[in-house]
Amino acid sequence: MAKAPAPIPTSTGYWLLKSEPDVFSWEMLKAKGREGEPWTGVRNYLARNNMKAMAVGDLAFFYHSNIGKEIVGIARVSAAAHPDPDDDTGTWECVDVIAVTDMPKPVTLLEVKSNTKLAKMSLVTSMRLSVQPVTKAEWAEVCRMGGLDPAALKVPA
DNA sequence: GCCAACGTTGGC
DNA sequence: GCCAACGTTGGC
Repeated sequence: MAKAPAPIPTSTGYWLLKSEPDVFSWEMLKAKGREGEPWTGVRNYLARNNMKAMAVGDLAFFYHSNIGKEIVGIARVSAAAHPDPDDDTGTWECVDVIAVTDMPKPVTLLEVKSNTKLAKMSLVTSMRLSVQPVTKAEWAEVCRMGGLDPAALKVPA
């Protein structure tokens, strides 16, 4: 007996990716278009484990550290974790990501820290973690702050 | 440029 | 397996 039709794949996980914009910026990811970019260079076990927990279609905030210190866009996971080509040891992995949309209004670290609803967000509590999980409630709140309706986010196939 | 936070390394 | 030393990150 067939079960109910499988739901249309949708984002099950929300994340935040940090990048120093003078090394790899949101503009550079956008320039990659549908080709996307392997998120290489993560050398932290917790960050790696977060990447291993990502599914294709998951969405991630793109945060600029050091310069800007703001969430500037939304990316989508286009390939699940696979070995980091820059790593010889077989220890480290990366996912591939594609730019989805700009934040109409970038959400600054200051704004995140000032919002009591986001007090438990990893960006506040685990500042140095480069790949962070984001809860659905946090996702919705940051989208709202950035001028995006999360329900209206169209994730390209 | 400073420094706090925190992950990693290595001696024991 | 503990813990001090050290290196790196990243806000300020």
